Amino acid sequence: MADKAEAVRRGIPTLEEVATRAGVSRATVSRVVNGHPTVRPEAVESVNRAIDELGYVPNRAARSLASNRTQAIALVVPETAARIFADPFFASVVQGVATTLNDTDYTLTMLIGSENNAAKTRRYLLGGNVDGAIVISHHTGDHSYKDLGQVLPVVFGGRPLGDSPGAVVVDVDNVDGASRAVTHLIGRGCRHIAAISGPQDMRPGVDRRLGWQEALLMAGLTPGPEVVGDFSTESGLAAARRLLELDPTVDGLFAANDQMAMGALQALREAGLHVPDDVAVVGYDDSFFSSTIEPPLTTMRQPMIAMGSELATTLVALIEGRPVDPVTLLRAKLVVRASA
Amino acid sequence: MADKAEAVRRGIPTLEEVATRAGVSRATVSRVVNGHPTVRPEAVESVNRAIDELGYVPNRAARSLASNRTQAIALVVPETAARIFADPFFASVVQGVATTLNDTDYTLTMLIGSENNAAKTRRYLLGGNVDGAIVISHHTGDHSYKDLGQVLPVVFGGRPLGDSPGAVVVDVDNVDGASRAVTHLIGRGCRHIAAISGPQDMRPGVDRRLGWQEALLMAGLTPGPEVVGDFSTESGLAAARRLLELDPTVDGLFAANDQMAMGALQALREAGLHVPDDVAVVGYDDSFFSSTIEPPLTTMRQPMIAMGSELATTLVALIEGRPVDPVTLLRAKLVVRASA
DNA sequence: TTGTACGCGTTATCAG
DNA sequence: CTGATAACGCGTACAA
Repeated sequence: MADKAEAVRRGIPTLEEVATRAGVSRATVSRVVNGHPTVRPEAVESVNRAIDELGYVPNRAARSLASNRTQAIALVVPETAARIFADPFFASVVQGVATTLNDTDYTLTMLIGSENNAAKTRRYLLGGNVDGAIVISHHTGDHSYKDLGQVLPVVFGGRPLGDSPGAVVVDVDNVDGASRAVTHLIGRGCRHIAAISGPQDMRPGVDRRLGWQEALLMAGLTPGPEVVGDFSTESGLAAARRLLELDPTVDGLFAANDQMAMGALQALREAGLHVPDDVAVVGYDDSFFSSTIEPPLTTMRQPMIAMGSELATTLVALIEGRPVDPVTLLRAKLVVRASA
Repeated sequence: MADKAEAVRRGIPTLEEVATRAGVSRATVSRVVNGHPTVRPEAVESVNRAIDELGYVPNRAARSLASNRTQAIALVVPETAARIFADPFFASVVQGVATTLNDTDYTLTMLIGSENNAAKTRRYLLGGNVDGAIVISHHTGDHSYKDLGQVLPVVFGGRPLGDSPGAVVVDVDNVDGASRAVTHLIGRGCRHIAAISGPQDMRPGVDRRLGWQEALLMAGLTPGPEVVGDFSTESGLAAARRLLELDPTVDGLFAANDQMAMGALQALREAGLHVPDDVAVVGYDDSFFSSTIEPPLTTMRQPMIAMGSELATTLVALIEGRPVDPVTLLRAKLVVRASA
């Protein structure tokens, strides 16, 4: 106890000091520390004791220099998401990555990839400062770092629209999620199910639209009217009004995100329609306001922490040369509240 | 252009290669790289050109090993806040720290200080892996890392209740914030201002209570009734009911956080009282739901990004031996909405 | 199974 | 102002 405290106070001992204390060579200590198998048990014992008594901690820099590995991985967050953390999306992913990495020997260094330092970021990544990188790109098809994967182990969070050749990706399954959302509507008895889709130049936009169609198809129903919005509340409001004009018999509505669903709720209220009795509504994302609006919104929640976790384990596997799925898709979770 | 790309492809060149190409010694290159003043201009020129042509990037590990500095700082987030990032508080602080550090030569490594790895975290911090650390502790008086400051440059985000000797701290000024919130109520014409306080074993709890009293005192008003809650919505609901019993003439209400304010809103509604006409309500924190509830809540917004930023610059100053204020207090911002 | 010796890329000391 | 050269702490062929 006292010894250890003392050791710390004096500064971290070196591998060499451990060696002399254990009565072996530095090489042997190194072997023990790195779990090399070919060491006599007694030696292992003696070394470990010395390590304990001295409070030895390997010097990261020296180790990195000698082994040419860093035991560090970078989390790159494109500035496009400056508001990043305001967005629970990113916040949760970061949390997932951080906690998962905490159980490994890897260290997490955060990089905000802003305009003025994009080059700096690249240099950092390529400069041998990390063993690999996680790049999370929001809905936007940001591919500033697309080519990075050829030089450094990289795992991407979220897929851009165009398929990236040979890139390792972890993403949420928007097709499946939307499909299940709509299936919930069907299960509720809805037969005329309309959609407010998202922009068709973003992956989630097209995928969720696909899911809507897919579910309807599988149930043998014909898709109701569809209007494309831009993920904003206003567009949702406008879209819902238009939808009601197009087909007054609509009894179910799938909105590609909660913002638009919220707008739609207002339109339905204006039209004197009751939710969910006249029209059932389901959104997507489980945004922060979704549980507090009237009526509370049924929606799909994205497994963001799990995504972070998956990103981390996948990257570590990649770095360590273990086989890795090129694409991992995560399932969203249906959250049933009052609107459907 | 092509040279540079080629250089990258071949792997990062070493300082030595730059030296031979520039026709000087490694020592000189090192001096130039580190902005050492005593180098002949022509030499500087020549070295810089070589660096540029070769696409040289200093090796972090080697530099760290030789200089005994890491150019890295740790951000320690106690697991107590496992939900951490769900909490916009932490998310924004992290963002502030990350972006600010991005403009320096320091790297940010994130540590989640969980139970099972508290020792590991300490070892990491003490093991010479970072030049300094930022420890953010939420409302809770977590002082697991209180003593760290004596061994390593550390800046704390948020003050524990008991004063920490010699610790460098950045915090929000809750007394001032609460005072200004109440002053807003007074300015609105309220004369019987009650309070729903937070737990008195947390710093924000006592400080906000203090601010409430202070503002009243300065305005020559006598404090209305007070009930202590636990920062939950339910406690706010109960507290407000009790308050109304204690003094039906209350025309202003200060809640120590938005959760409790939200509960209070419900109690007032039940009592048939109109907000803000009968009773004006102001909360604290500007929680995510505060703008969407009915009526939208007037509240104090904490400058969390600024706090992160301040934490970063303070730590860097500390590390580099520049003078530093032991305590930095940040002002909250009054956000006026419909409730007051 | 263990030890020797060299190298990793920089910084820093000290002559020159 | 500049150039040798010795650390820095560790990994690892190679030899024993």
